[in-house]
Amino acid sequence: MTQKTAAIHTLPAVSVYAPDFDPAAVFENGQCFRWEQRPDGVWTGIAHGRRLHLRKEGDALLFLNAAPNEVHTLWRGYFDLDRDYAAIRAAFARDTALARAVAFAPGLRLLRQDPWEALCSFILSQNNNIPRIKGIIDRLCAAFGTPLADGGFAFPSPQALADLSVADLAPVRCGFRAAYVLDAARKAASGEIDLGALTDLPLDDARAALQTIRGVGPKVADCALLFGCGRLDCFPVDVWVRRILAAYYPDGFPEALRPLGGIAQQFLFHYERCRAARTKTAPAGGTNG
DNA sequence: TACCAGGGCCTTT
DNA sequence: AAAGGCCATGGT
Repeated sequence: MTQKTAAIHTLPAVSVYAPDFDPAAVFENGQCFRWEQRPDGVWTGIAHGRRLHLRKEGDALLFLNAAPNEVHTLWRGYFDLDRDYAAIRAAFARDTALARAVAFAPGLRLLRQDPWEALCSFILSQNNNIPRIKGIIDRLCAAFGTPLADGGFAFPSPQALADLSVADLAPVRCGFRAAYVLDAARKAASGEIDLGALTDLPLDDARAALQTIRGVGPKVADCALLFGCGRLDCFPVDVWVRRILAAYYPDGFPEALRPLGGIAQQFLFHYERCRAARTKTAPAGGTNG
């Protein structure tokens, strides 16, 4: 038990060439809730039941505590490292608003998260703010997730939650969302909804299946499909995206970009939120770019 | 179609 | 220190 930190330092880092991977943009754009940067600059998080330590060094992404085999079988997919983001950015660059958003954070990427974790996380996100969502998910994992060797916890499976009551979730302090999470867990655990099948189902069928879950409407369903099932044509519309669409796309989002609409939405969402944070204390101007 | 549902972060006073 | 706005919404 005293070897847990030693193991991190004795594993040789696995280096992957990923010039267009910006950890801050990837982890802090609201698509995931279990990653954080330590004071020493290392990014750490838990996904697929594994704890990962990560650092960007120049054009290299350094996996600090993962065996090469794990990097290629698990993390390569999770971080979407095989997708040609240069081509995607080039396609987006022809659109005025998207060009700005891409220039602002060219290293942004979509994670390919676990379907259940994505669904559950975005149920918990509704009418909620990101710092609190993170706290709720931390408490949910600590209470019902499988413990990891380093003291962290895996995201609890649907089976781990399905037989619980709303009262059991009280320590999680997720409010009215508790009943929604439990309904989702029961439908996933029973097989009433096959989360694995959502990746290949016709989009409307996948949406309809998810929206039979209490507390899952169009926005949460599209988040689950985009972030958890790799459905890149899903375009979750929340209050921010609604503002973006009204401001930059009064005639609608370009049809040609719809197949990658989910990635586009992510660039726009990230840019707009960061811009709002910057201009909050400086209301003057705002039209530079 | 409004309004309501936990709760807490964050900004403003 | 206290108050109030604001949440990556959906149900009624």
